[in-house]
Amino acid sequence: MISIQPERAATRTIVIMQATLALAQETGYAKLTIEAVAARAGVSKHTIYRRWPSKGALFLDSLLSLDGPVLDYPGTGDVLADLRQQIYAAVDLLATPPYGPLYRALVGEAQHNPAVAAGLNERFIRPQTDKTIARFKAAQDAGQVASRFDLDLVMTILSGPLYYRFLISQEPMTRDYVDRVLDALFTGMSPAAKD
Amino acid sequence: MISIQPERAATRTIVIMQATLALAQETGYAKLTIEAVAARAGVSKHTIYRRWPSKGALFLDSLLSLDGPVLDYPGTGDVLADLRQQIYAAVDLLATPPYGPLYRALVGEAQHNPAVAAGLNERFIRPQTDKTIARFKAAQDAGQVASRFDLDLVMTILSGPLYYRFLISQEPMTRDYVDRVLDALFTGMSPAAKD
DNA sequence: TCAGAACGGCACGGCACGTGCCGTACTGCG
DNA sequence: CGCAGTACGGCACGTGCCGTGCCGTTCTGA
Repeated sequence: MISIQPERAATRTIVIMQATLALAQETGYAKLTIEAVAARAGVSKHTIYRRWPSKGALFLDSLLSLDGPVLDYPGTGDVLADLRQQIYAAVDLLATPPYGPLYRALVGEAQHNPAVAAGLNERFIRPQTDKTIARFKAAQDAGQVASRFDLDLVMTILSGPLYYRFLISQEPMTRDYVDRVLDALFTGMSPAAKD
Repeated sequence: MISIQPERAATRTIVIMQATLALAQETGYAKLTIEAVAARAGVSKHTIYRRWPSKGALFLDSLLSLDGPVLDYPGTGDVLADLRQQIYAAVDLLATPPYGPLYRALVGEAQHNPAVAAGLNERFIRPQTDKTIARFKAAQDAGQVASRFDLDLVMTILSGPLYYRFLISQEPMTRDYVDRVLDALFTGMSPAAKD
């Protein structure tokens, strides 16, 4: 169904998502209600339910409507340097309120709501994964990464430790931590010949 | 406050936790209600609220009252073999209904409820981490792991990729995946001399 | 046998859910 | 310019669950 008043509708959609993010910051996602979003946005509940089937879907759209710029790889020619800068940017973003708590809530919601999990993967995780794999493929061709390294595992092995700290141990995300993880991953666990 | 009727109270506590797990399997954690647990357990709501401050706390206790045995390292003398067996056990457990969905829900709840996050860490993650670090320390002393490898990162780097797959991409947890991750981690990403 | 704690039953006010109805404001077409 | 058609706001409703209060009952150990 195509809207006949596209600008008007689009404006309202944006206002609603902004209200959602504002309230999520103030009260936390868990206490967020559609009623409160409607009131803050100056909109009736119908207008929200007409656009999103659930609180989770609304929140997913609201949060993904933010980012965009920060996530591309610089082109220094050195994988490790590129990688480090990219992960620095991600970690800095998560450390900048209110992104950390909001993203944490989104991932939490994805554990209960399969539609949110699917949307998160398709619209954020997958594109990010594709970029990372492409960058590693180039690095492999340039001899900067072991040729036998399984590219399908890149995202898991690189991001996994970050998500673990972010979601499980819930300790602060620092650049120092990024450095230590990268160092460990590139070196590997096996006793080196030079040891 | 120490209960005067310990056995009676303990019995009811167990019945409530069993009802919680049963209902969580049937309806999913998101739709779980205290009222339904009370009804299933044949107990009044007071009796539940007297023991747990929130649905999350109840669920945490219920789930952690299950495990126990599966989680220790075998003593084969080879770190990699020990590790593989231990992670196999964890992955098998998550693949056995209803553990996967229940644990996923618990971690999801931990993203919204700091008390649940703290309890999960103290009572499950931290002990598990200590065991893993101890096993790696022994391996390091035996020269099976690089001496310069940062032991504080062991849990993050080993478990991170597993949690990433479990929570983010939400693909099946298989032994093959475990093998590939372990292989990559021990080898490292740097181009090997033998390449 | 008795005191005291824990309990079940019942009820309550409060809140947010999701939906229905109706009158109104807006837009593009004839 | 007037007329669809659509999206909207306001209001209201029934429902489900929340967390708590009261009161009478059951169980336990001294």
